[in-house]
Amino acid sequence: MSKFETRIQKKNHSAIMLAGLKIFSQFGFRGSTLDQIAAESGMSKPNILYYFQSKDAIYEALLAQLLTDWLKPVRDINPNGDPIEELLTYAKHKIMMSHLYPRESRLYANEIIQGAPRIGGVLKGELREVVTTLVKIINAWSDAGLIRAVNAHHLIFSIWATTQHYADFDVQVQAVLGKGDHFPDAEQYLEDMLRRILTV
Amino acid sequence: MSKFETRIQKKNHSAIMLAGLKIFSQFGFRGSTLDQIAAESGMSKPNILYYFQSKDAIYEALLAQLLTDWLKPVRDINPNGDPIEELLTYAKHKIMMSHLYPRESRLYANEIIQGAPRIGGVLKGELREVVTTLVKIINAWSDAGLIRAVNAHHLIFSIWATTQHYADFDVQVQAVLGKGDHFPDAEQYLEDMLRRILTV
DNA sequence: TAATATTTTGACCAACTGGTAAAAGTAAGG
DNA sequence: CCTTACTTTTACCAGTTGGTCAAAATATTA
Repeated sequence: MSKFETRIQKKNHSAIMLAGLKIFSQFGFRGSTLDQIAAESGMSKPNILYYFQSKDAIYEALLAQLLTDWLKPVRDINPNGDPIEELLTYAKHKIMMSHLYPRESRLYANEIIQGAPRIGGVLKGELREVVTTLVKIINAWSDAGLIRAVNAHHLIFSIWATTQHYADFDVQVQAVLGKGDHFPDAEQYLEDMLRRILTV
Repeated sequence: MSKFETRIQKKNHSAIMLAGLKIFSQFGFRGSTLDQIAAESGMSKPNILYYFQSKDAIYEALLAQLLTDWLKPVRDINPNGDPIEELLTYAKHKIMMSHLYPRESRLYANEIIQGAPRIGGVLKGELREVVTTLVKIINAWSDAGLIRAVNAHHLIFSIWATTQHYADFDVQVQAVLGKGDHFPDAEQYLEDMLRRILTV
């Protein structure tokens, strides 16, 4: 598989990815059609299939890129840093991602809710491995008395759940709070929550 | 619209609802087909359309029932009860629902992620109203010094997010923790989290 | 049991689905 | 300017989709 080089290839490739992200994140894989992606990207359907082998290929390219971006900040957590600040930085990063890239979050949520038929392997492999490492770090911190003793797995899940909620359930948040930017308040609540849980 | 009376009608009606729940919760509205629901319910497609006017009608019946069950426990929160116990009871109820009825949770999640095209009105109406009432109760509690001062809206969101996470992201949880029942641990973590946040 | 009402089915349809083939159009290099 | 390689489109296809219709099968009632 050769890398795309020309400007046209680069432009169209990313145009399709962008359109695919928008459509797939809204309707899920099975609910999305190539015609929608074609319309969204301003290209014809056969032209899209000139750049991607299939509908599947677009979706999988999106998921692959997403997972990379997703796991990096977990790996960046420093075992030798200040525990609460490290976890707070991670949580704030996640909520910022929900703010700036809600569609990526929704794409992932759609895939997971539907049973992760395409990334089950990555979940049981890379994701699990990364989480296991982080759990060990957190447990070492609490063993050293730097944070309270907590169930590290569920701490991580609660960070994921609360941060991604603001992207995935945005419509609900907006319906309850009214239109506007609620991320500053959400971040503040999250910080308060984590400090309370983690402070000895 | 007359109520269904005969045993056959009752049986088939609920068989379709059950099959619809299973299919819609997994694939979302657009990703689900009447053929799938027919196969799942063991009925023929035309027979399904004898009981429900359309695919839409099944989906909407499911959502309507869901929203009723969803809002009731929020309304049941007692302003005169012990604040922390009231909220803890609600949170435990929610996590139990995620445990026993994950498909209902996923059906709802699918609908919300996709922009709530069919229940936007209910969100801005009934749901918002119920939340506003609960927020006032929580604020009264913290004004009375019974719980810490917290952002009530985001407290509610965090309860929703963390509890529903175990239904909606079940595959991910299982991938990380291995197969098994992780709800006892989840509940314990949630209780600890809420007590920490709410205790003065 | 005969007449009636309800339930179920098989055959069908137009619109849409992901995807293909070949030809037409366009860009780049000599 | 002409050749070559790349890009885009038009026309198309077989399978699937939600939904219809009339007839057949079954249940209910008089």
